[in-house]
Amino acid sequence: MVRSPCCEKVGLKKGPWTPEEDQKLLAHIEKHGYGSWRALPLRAGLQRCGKSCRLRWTNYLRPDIKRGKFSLQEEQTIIQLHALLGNSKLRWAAIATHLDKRTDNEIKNHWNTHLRKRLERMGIDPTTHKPKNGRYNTSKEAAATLSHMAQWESARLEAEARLVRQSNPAADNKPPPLRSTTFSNSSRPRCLDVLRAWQGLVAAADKGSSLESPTSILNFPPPPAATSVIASAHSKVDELIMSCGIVWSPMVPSYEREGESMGGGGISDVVLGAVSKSSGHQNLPPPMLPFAGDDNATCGDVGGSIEGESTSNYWNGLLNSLVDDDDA
DNA sequence: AAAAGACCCAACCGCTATACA
DNA sequence: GTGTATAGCGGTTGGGTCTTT
Repeated sequence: MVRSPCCEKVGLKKGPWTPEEDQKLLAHIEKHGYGSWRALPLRAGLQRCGKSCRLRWTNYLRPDIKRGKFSLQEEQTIIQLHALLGNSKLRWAAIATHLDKRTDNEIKNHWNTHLRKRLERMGIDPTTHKPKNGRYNTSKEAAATLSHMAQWESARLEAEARLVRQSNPAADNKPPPLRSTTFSNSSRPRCLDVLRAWQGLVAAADKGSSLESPTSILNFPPPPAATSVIASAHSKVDELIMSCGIVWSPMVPSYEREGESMGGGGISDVVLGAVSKSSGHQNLPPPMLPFAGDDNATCGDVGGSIEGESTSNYWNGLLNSLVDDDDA
């Protein structure tokens, strides 16, 4: 199939938008709403192609866009999710769902121009989030886990897209959402809170760490208090997944480790795989996170061993580095 | 002060997915 | 089932700005 161009390129303006053009576009959208992008430039009196107008609105003019410096919290979220999603499709869109009022384009730019370089300077491979000198875990299991998690995130996004479509019946005359994967806080589906659940698990693990072991609970059966927290978190994550209507096992291949099938678990099994030996959910390793300060530090071994610093310590250290980097 | 290089980010390109006639 | 329009997405670029020499 030969695709026709989205617009006649001859005579159309390209490059930076002028304030006058922005004003025309804004005025037109205020009056008529957005949509029908192909016809919009003519109606709005703009010498631009529809796609250019759509991108200008989506990435810049939309009133619900936050501009300016990224907060540390936002940067932490980006790095965490980038580690989780790797090169999976839709990763920038997925990350954007966790950052209120930020566009995927802005996040992508911030990653490419700031965060990636900072990680490189810290000796961390920004693609794999592993240390370049091999200080941290480079196991196949960890890499496979990242891929595993990325597959899950892709499946989740597909489910979200379906939900969005189903919740926008044709009877609704409002224009469709600008980006199906962008939600305000109030409209964000529950399943998008998996990151929060994951952070809760990390906190739970760290809490256990402080209770029992100078290194981590993950080497030992957690103390009763930590077990309770973990069990609670485990069911919470399962609940989140169930609320999304995502069927985990049939949608992703089984996880293989040294010839042993590791499949069949829910996402919480993935998350909690190494968190608790006594919880009965240790089928899969958690996402690999590099740990600072210990040449032998590992995270993500099946069977549950995290040595060295806790995960939150890792993130705190990383963020401190980012702050230091900014100050430098 | 001026030139050169580095940095930043808005905007574009090309592709795929989806909706619809 | 097919073709077309539109939307969404990641990768890349170009030019303005900042920093260094």
